This record gives sequence, C-alpha cells and structure tokens, in this order.
Amino acid sequence: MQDTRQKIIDAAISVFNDDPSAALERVADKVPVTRRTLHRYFNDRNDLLTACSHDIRKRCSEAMDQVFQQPLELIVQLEQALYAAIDCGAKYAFFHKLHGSEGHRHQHNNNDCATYDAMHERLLQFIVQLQDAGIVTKHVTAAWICDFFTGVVNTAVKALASGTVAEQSQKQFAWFSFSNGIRG
Amino acid sequence: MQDTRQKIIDAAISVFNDDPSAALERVADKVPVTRRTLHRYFNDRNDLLTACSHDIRKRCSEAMDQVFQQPLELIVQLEQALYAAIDCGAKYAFFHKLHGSEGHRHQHNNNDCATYDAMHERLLQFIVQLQDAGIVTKHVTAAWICDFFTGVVNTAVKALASGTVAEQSQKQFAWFSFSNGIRG
DNA sequence: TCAATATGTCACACAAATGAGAAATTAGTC
DNA sequence: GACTAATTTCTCATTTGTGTGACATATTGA
Repeated sequence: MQDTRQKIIDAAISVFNDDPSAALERVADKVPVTRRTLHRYFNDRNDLLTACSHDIRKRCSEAMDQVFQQPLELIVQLEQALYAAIDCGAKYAFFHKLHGSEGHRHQHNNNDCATYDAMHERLLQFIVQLQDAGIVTKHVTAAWICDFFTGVVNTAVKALASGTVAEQSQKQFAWFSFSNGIRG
Repeated sequence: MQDTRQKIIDAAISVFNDDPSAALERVADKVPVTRRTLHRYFNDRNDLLTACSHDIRKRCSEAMDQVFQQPLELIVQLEQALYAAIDCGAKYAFFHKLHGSEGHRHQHNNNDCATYDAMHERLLQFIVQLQDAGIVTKHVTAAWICDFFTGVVNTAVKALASGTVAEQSQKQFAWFSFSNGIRG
C-alpha cells in the first residue's frame, strides 16, 4: 500500500492549491487517512510541500518536455502542450503558485526552481518563435500569451471540476479559445 | 479615520483571495495596522469574511449592473463588462471563490448568494443572446464562455500584479484575447 | 495460521492563532 | 496646550494546529 504516499501528495496539491495555509487535517481527510498516518510519511508540513514540489516537477515538467521533443508542426506542438498542461490539472497551476508566491524564495540553484524557470522560459521562447513565424499575433506580448496559456489551463481545470463543461469538450473548448485568442 | 475599516476589508480580500486560511496578522500587516485594531472593527474572522462578502457584492456587482444598463451595442457592452470586472480586480475573483468553494453553503435566500447568482445568470443569458445574434461562436457553450470570461479577468489581474504586463496594455490584451477567443 | 506491514486510536507536549481587557501613545481639533 | 478619538502596546486566556510516542487493529502475503 505504498501508493498512500502518492494519494497524500495528490490530495495535498489539490488542497494547498486553493488554500496554501490549510490545516494538514484537511489534506488527511481528503485522502482519506488519519493525520497520524500522514505524519508517518512526511515529517512535517515542509516535508510534504517539498514532496509536492518534486512530484509536480516530475509529472508536469516532463510531460511538457515530451511534447516539445516531438517532431510536429509548431502550432500542433503548442496544442499538445496545452493538452499536457490540462492533463496535469491542478499540478500545473500549483507549480506557478509555488514559484510565484511572495513567501517563496526563488533561487535558480534549487532544482525545482531551475526546472520551473526552464519550463517557463522554453514556453516563452517557443511563443516568440511562433510570433516571428507569423503564426501568432504580435498585437500582444509573448509574456501575456504565457500568462494567458496558464489562465486557460486553469479555466479548463476548474470548469471540469465544477461540472460546467463535459470531459469530452474540455480540451476542445480550451484550445478553441486559446488558439483564437492569440491569432491576429 | 473611519476608512481604516475599508482598508482592512480591501487587505482581507487581497490576502484571503490567494490564501483563505491565512492568519489575521497577515491581513493586519498588509493595511498596515495592529491585529488589535483589526479586532476592534471586526469581532472575529467570520465577521470580517462577511464584511468582505458584502463589500464585494456592493462594488463588483453594482459595477457590472451599471454596464448592462447602458444603451450600447451588445459587443461593446461585453467589452465594458470585462473592463469593469478587471477593475474590480481581486474582488471579482474572490466573489467566485467564496460562492464556489466546498465549505460554502450556497443558499439563494442569502442576499449575497442571490446577488452572485443574479450576476452570473445575467452574464450567461447575455452570452446566449450574443450567440443567437451570431456575434459570438456556438462552437463552445455559453457556460464555457462564462468561465473563460472569469479566467481572462483573473489572468489580467495576476499579470498586472506580477508585472508581466504594463497597466496601459492590461485591458487591451485581455479584450483582444477574450474577444477573439469567443468568435467563430 | 502466522508474521509483517500499514493504518487507526488515544494521549500528550508544544507552538501558533484567536479574541479581548487595560493603559499608554499618537493625531487632530478647538 | 488641552481635549478627544483612534491606535498602539502589552498582557492574558482560550482555542486550534502540529508533531510524536505507545499500543491496538486491520490487511496482506507466505
């Protein structure tokens, strides 16, 4: 039953994503598991946070990596990147929150921070490339498109969770709005 | 100096928006004011939350109301609604969080809930109207466009806060991406 | 069935957050 | 300069969250 660890991490990401200071009991209840059990896997709150950070890096960043390595048309790569981010769900959002929050001391030597920086930078450069190729508009900055990308991912994840969109439509709608939203 | 109360509410909305379980000290520090002073204006945490809810309803919802009452072209109304929501900033986002969170018992008899429902419903009906008029696409559902609307507002607010977009460009970029994102 | 492993229960010490009283301090106002 | 209202400072009791130890109770697999 070693997948309890993973369940706890998933629950923690989900809970902390919309309430960073939530009590550990909230995480435990969500698994569901006793708080005592949670503490058997993670020494303290910070330990759990670190585990979350690692897990996110592994799953989310590697998923994005894979997309950009495929020999596809640029625009199709972007589409796949969006889908990959949506599949990561709350993880992708939490990745940004973690490294963008005030309390977080973002240092590039830290592995997780470096990975975050790399992922973000690649997406940014990729968009610049698309702009230069005339595939996406130059009416808005590449930085805005990056934020917009994250925003659409969040919207898609929340929409599915709240039930306002069917699972089958989720990615389709997201790509529709995103791709049109960045075209001249 | 009765505007201390308002300052506290504004700080609370901002803090609780990205950390609902944050300590009251965080709110007090942000004003800045002593925690003791905060407690003189609000009996307890829940009291403050209620005040936030009321404040949001007043400012945010009324701003939207005003837009829809103006005799403008439909698409221009939508544009103004987006700008109004962005101007409300974190308030608009928090409005959704409050009434969409798990812990919240959403009951229509409650005034704040009713106002939220009304605002949301009107936006939804407005979009349906735009779809029927052929102004916005029917490739995606009106419910999705509602979520997308909120998503773009959030993105715009965050982008400005994090400095990735200039204040002058914020609304322009947001409307560009939103309006294109919902056109066929 | 037995042993190993995982989880639950209960109890505890400690830290942090909450809420409030009383007196000192500051900022305006006349 | 004295008065007033708002705020700070300091203090304290209470509650809530955190982390751990000892032991009981499942669950699993040989």
